[in-house]
Amino acid sequence: MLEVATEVFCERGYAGASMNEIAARCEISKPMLYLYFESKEKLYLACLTFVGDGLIAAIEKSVAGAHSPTEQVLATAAGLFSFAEQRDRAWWGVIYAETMPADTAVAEATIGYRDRIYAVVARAMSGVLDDPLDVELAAHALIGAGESLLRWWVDRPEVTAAELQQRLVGILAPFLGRL
Amino acid sequence: MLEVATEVFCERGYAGASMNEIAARCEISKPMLYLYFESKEKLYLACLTFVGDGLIAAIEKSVAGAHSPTEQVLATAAGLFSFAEQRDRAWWGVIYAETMPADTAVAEATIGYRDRIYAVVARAMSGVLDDPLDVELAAHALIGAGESLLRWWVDRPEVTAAELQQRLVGILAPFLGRL
DNA sequence: AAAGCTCCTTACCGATCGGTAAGTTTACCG
DNA sequence: CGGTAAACTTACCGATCGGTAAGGAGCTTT
Repeated sequence: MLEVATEVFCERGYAGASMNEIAARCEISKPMLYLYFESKEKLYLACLTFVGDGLIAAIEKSVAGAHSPTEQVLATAAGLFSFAEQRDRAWWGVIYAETMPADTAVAEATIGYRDRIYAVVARAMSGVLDDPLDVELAAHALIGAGESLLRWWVDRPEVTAAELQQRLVGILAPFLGRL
Repeated sequence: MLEVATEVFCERGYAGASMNEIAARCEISKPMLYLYFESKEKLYLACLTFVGDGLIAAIEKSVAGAHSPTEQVLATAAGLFSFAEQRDRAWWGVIYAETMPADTAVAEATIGYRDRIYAVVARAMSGVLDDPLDVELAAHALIGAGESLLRWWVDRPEVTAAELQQRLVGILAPFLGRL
């Protein structure tokens, strides 16, 4: 049920998703949906924590065993990919969707999850770069790259998480040699 | 007028933006808006070509003088930054917004612009990587990084385009030495 | 002055939105 | 069986959406 709602929110965005459609795709009636989640905002929040907690757990678990900054960045990607692989490749969108009503609990919560992911990446980057603004910049660029890779990956079902990770390492190999 | 509409679409997304709000912020009445742009979709298309044509022109102009793949990637970023600087830093969102109604002329047109940008980046990457899937992957990652940098830049008005470009080159310098 | 024309607004249309009241089915207990 | 409480649906609410009809203002022409 949360899974269906998450799908719809990812497809249409917050404003574009309708409770009617979500209820229909859950094969229940709208009042039932409102029985479990009392409003659209609460439903989105539920989807957000559902996806966000899982994603952050996957990333932090994956990055826990990494020591060098390089390993940490690659482990972050690996955690992201494995979460997306075993859950749904499009679900990250519920955290990184950009058009939710400002000044709501929803906006606040998404920022919270983004900050936690940012913290992981920024910590890794601060082991490589000195200037704090450079760290910020590089961390945001890396996260954006990850976002974009996931978006691309959604349309490439034949590529597995392992293959994606392997290609990523292969592409970065000539660079990583420098570190 | 196109500028105001573009702002609103970037802030709220396609579904979230209302013609009422756009008209109000243009300080005209809604029927006037419909006189010039006959529907919401047409208005969005107008914003899209308005931003898209300018952005692609800026990128292609900037990348024209670059020869090595490395220079081409950096020139793409420079073109992007200079366009964003002299127009509006948030406007790229009208091309990379992800929640527009599927199977419409709008969706088709955004894909067209994304493809043109992708072509520039992919061409540069194909000078560095051999495997075509690696090229795809790297190009999408780079574009995502650029998107994310722009999003970050919106909230850092004190950073100029020149400084951003300089920092980017500085961060990439140790890597670029390998190429 | 009256007619005509352009420009623009108020006021409305049906559809759909988020959300709910009230009633109907189902199932269980005596 | 009868009664009752939970589970669920139909049908609706006001608000807002994209989009439009109808009718002023202001200006020129005759």
